[in-house]
Amino acid sequence: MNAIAPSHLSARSRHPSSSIPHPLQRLDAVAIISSCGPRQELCREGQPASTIYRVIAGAALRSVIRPDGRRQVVDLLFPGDFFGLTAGADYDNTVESAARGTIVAGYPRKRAEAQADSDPKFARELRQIAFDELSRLQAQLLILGRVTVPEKVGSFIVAVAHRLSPGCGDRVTLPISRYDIADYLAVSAETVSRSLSELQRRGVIRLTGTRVLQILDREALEEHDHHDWLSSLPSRRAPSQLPPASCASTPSRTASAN
Amino acid sequence: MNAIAPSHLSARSRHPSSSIPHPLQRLDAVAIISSCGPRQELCREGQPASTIYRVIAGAALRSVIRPDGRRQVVDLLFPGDFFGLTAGADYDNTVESAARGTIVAGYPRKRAEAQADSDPKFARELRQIAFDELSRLQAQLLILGRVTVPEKVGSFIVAVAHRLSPGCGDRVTLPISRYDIADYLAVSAETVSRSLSELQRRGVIRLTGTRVLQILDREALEEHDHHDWLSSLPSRRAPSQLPPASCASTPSRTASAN
DNA sequence: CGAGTGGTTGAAATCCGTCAAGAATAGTGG
DNA sequence: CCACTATTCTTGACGGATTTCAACCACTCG
Repeated sequence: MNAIAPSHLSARSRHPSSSIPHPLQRLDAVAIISSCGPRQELCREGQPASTIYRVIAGAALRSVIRPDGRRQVVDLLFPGDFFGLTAGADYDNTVESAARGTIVAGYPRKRAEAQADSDPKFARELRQIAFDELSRLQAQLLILGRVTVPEKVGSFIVAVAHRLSPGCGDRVTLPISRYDIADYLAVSAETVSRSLSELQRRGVIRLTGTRVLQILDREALEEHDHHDWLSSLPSRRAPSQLPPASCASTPSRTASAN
Repeated sequence: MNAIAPSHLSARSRHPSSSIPHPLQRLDAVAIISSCGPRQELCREGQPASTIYRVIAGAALRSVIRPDGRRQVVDLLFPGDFFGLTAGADYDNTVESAARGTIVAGYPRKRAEAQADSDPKFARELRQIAFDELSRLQAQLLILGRVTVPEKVGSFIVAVAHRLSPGCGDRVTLPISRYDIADYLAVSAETVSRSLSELQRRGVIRLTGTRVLQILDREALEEHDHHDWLSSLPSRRAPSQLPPASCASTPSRTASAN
């Protein structure tokens, strides 16, 4: 049952640790707080998913290993993010801590699901956790969809800044290594490094430390790659306007595929 | 309320259309079936998300338009897939039909959420819909994470084959155009075309029609890109074995970040 | 039959991954 | 506290892959 109980984790306690509100707060009393080292496995693919985790401090990576040995980071988990909530009985991916001083809280899944069945509000909170994950995955899809690597790195920086210090501040501290960033962006670590240097050379960011940087031109980071796109001509790639009003209110042909 | 009621859709009826079981079946009685033309907008980003949709036939694309005019397809929707279930009050993305003869069912969101609050089983089904979408998004992340375009196209073909005709069959009918595939894989349409040709030249697939192909070597499609990866040496990129047992059962240092 | 969409293929420039070496940082032990 | 070492990070050079621009076919629809 508790087969995957994090026997390899430690510093367990039952102190609710954080006082900020969060979806599974009602279960804080039974939460298990674990503090873990730099590159520690928090849950492994294929093992029974008996625990839902929430990151309290630090950062964690959800990743898969490809048959060719390449690692792909599927989700980047910061304080407040949940992981381990799956549809099936087992974990889909491996999650490992990416930073020192990473702390997670573990909630018993059975308890959560039982609570959801009796408490509609709690059920909505559980749904919210899934929505949050959808949001993160979609954000990453948009990053991976960018064309050049400097663009990817730029969007990544903006995303991290937004998630770590919402709204305020130009200063960003990257919580993971270049290699982790590379596996997250599906590019090589060297190119990540080069892109950071190039962004600095362009005056878009300023590297004040290996993992600390300052955003100088947020506009340029988020958007274009210094291409001028004054050409707003609706290329066939961007059918912003779909077939205008032609078939808008008229009955579209009843599918020929019926 | 029904502000986004698909006035531009048509052929509405209240016949439950399909008899196969699905999560929102309990609401089939109030479902609105719509049949739509080739490139018709089903819901638009920013509009109030008052309807949850299910694809009955055909295919649909959930996409965003980048500031540079490029379109990115975020989700590919086949029969059985739901869309429009959001966390917030408005739709996050635009969804358009990608094939002729696409049919969708619309379920009132308010009804669904109300039902979920009073029926735990229904709440689980709603959660399942979110999990399914998570599953699709993650699958796409893995495709986008592949290195070469032939690999991306190969995984795409396998994924489509798996979703359209589970298990059986070598024959696949691509339900969307090359341009849609390109925007889904975040590559140029020309390269998609070239990759298909190359895969055929390699004897991995056989194009029997512009959108119909036959899988000849499923193994090669899913896996490597004819690179020999007999080198199973655990490069630093693939820490399959994390710090072995060193800190496995011993208390990891209590985070210095406390 | 002509127009338009969708699809394929070619050639050139660019971008990125790989290999390789060097620099900086952090962690360890004395 | 310092030196030592391993890791992480940066930069260079080269070859291959992809994008872009362009032209050319196939098919469908009116």
